[in-house]
Amino acid sequence: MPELPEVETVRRQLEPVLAGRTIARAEIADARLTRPHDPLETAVELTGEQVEAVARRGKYLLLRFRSGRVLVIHLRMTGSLSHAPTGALPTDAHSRAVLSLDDGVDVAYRDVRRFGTWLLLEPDDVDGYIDARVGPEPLDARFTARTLAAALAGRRAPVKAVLLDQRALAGVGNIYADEALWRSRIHPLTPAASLDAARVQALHRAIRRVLLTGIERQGSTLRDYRLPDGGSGAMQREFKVYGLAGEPCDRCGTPIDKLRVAGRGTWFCPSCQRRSDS
DNA sequence: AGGTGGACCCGAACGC
DNA sequence: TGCGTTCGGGTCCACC
Repeated sequence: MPELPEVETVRRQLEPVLAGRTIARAEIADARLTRPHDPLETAVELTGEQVEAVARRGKYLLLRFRSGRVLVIHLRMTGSLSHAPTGALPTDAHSRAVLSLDDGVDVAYRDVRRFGTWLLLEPDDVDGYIDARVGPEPLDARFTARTLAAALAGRRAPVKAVLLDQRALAGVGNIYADEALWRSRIHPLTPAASLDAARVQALHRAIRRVLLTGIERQGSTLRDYRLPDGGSGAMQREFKVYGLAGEPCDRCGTPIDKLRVAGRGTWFCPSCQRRSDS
């Protein structure tokens, strides 16, 4: 379930491993990963590219090459990356690709459910691709309560559905959406446009707070998800509502309730998070 | 045109 | 025990 904090944690761990390195060899074992492009062709194109930086936009991980080309990686739900000296990577039935670097390090991509994608873009295509899919970065200083208000304006959809809309704001997924709504005491089904300025303000603060805490904790690691260095994050210990149906609310003790919003499991406190529009 | 729900995957958890 | 069913989650796409 990598969302912004998880992807940012991956970025921070991979940057020192990849920056300045040249890809000596690329092996892509799963044709789904580069669909509709031929994985062999993508592997050939990657070979010889030198990494300039590892960046992130929303949940997209961007390997920027000196050539100006960019490998756009999306982990979707079960994608993960790891690194180890050549030959030291454990055999893994779910390994989908390996990049061998010129300093004897391998970077492996694993993905149990095979939803993740690798897309190699030419320099001129990068901004268009990203901007068509991803809105403002919530941790950017330019992301103000006013920016959020503009994203919510005119939207009749439940506020949670808008938070999950990557074009409204980038990087929030199911976990951080529920956590931010709990913090700001907003019911997930509240029509987005009906939130008054004070609630938008509270939601703005809550979004930034939960994302920053997530990054501090190196994201959440559920099940067997692992960070590139083999470690795990601790954000799951900070959850106030996500996955906690029946547990007492941290603020008021009322059992956390669960419903379905925008097709997603949605946890909230029925007492603290009242609908304000009805 | 904005909103909604299914498809894509596959392992885990659950039900009988 | 063993089998079948349900669930989840990000994004795209068809449909209302």
